[in-house]
Amino acid sequence: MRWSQTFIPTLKEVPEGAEIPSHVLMLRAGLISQVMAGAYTYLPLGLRALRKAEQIVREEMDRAGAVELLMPALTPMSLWQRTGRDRDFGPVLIHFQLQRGNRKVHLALGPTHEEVITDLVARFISSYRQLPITFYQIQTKFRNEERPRFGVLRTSEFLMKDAYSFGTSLEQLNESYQRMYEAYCRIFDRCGLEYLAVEAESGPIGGEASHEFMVPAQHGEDVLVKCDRCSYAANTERAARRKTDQPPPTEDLQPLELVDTPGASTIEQVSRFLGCEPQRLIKTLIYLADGKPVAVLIRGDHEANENKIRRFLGASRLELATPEVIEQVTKAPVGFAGPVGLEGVPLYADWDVALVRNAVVGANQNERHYRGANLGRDFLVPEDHFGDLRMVVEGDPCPRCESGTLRTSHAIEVGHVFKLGTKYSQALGARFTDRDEQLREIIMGCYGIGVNRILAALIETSHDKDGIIWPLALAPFEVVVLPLNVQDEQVRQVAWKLHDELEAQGVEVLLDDRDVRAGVKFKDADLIGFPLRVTVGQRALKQGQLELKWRWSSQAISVPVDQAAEQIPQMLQQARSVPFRQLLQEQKQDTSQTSG
RNA sequence: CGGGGCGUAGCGCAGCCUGGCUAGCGCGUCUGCUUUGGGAGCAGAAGGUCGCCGGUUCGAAUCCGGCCGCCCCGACCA
Repeated sequence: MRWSQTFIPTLKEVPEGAEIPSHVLMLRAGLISQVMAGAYTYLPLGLRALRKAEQIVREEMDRAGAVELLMPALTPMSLWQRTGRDRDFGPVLIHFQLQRGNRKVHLALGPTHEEVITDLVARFISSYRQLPITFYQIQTKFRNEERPRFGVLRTSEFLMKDAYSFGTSLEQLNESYQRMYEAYCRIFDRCGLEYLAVEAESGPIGGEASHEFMVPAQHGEDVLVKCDRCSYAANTERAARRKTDQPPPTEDLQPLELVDTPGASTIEQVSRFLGCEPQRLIKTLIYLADGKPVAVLIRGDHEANENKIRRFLGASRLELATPEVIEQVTKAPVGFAGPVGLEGVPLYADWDVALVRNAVVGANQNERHYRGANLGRDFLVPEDHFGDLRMVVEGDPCPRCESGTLRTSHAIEVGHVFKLGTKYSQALGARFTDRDEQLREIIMGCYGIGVNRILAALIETSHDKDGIIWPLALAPFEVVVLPLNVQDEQVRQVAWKLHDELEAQGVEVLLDDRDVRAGVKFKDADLIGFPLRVTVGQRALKQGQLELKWRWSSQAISVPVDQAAEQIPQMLQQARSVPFRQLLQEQKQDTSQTSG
């Protein structure tokens, strides 16, 4: 391909509004162009990279035995109503009415495809002999994101690989899950991403039923928690902590004191008003667990984890109580609930609540709090009502190993594998007849990969001040040939010939045939980040040489003109056999050695 | 949904507070000459509903009101 024949609108300056490296570089390198908030055109180079990521995903899905199909983005609203997900998705689901003749049809753009695929399976699969099976597609999804942001990371239209497994038993589900998990590892390895599979919130099935594939990156939207000693890693929703035998503080007990706190109902307001640290406060949250009110105590500076609370209570649904319920339970307006004298609701507490002495708590009276409240004396929580009920924070002890400490870091979620169970097969009647002639529901799993995010995550974690550093696997072109002066007949001949020879050997090569100054070509090549750059210039040509340079290396390699077409494919082959992260790492060491 | 910022040539910006000639600058584009291994130099040229609608005024990019769009922080995110 010749530069002048394609379309590569690189930008010298950072476009207004682009903040994070992947967004800035994708725009500047001419990979994408914004159409509106949350929707981008993939320009030729961006599309090539996207297609390469897509192809890697496809190959690994096929290898794992999944079968590809393509479902429509347009779906009937009735399908979403049958599973209740029209409600669950709320405004995120893009739906609309269309006029067709004298009637109206209500359609939704698929934000995901559990309903469509399960409906398909319900129609065509009826025997255990047809199972297990895993379907997948690579298709555009639509979600009305409240706030699209960070370039291609969060958009309202995005390319997703979604796979769905169907099986007769938990064993089959676990096998499918494991196969997908391993396929994901191969995919992200091949894409040159440094990733972590972390435990994620798993919903009704429980156990290790869900993993998110996260790429640690400074600008990631998600937060992952990782042990600094062992391999434990989880997302914040899921992350647990170990119970420590920390003794309660020895501070003297103070008398319980009722204080007026006019206008102060939030933790921040109360702590400022009373001049105490938030960790001295205990907040009392009233939840409805399967419809019944419970009170949960959490230290003021901590954040409740509703999933942990739900699991701890053995409830299937948990939601914050409405103001009406709260007033009924506490006999006070929202913001003044407290454990002292609270009757008629079971009381639960996070472990750390036991470590707060002389606490500040709501008084169950309007505009009043208690100071000097103490567990055991002023309120009681049964021993077995204490648990790990809050979000972990940096520095919490690891739940897996004895000595590790939890660390948090930002990350980009690129994939998610999830054991679904029978939620959709139940709602949509996807059943099969078992060997013993019993009608049973099909057990499902679902597995997603954000294809656009693969590119963004790669760029976030592989760039320098000059531009993107692509791995060969994702680069829009593997090789760029730079004839530095296209007016020079010899330069021209050598460059054009090399390009043709490489292309004939199946190398993805771009010839920068523009009549522009050398500097412009170098800058653009670095910005776009082609893995291998071949410079054809008069200087080296005098010695019968060409100059080769890997994007991740600071050193150029000289190669005789007549051997280049033969050597370059070999070099590419060799580079492909080395993990991309290792190439980057080796280069870092090289430069630190030479500069040190 | 709460808070903040921005909208002026293809791109990045100044001008606005304190209204007043023909609305500027850099980059890019086009023409010519020179230059040719890290975003060239000189000379010239084209390119604008100053986001939109309304108001105030002799006069609005500038002041006022409404609307639209974009970005950031927070909330939310099967």
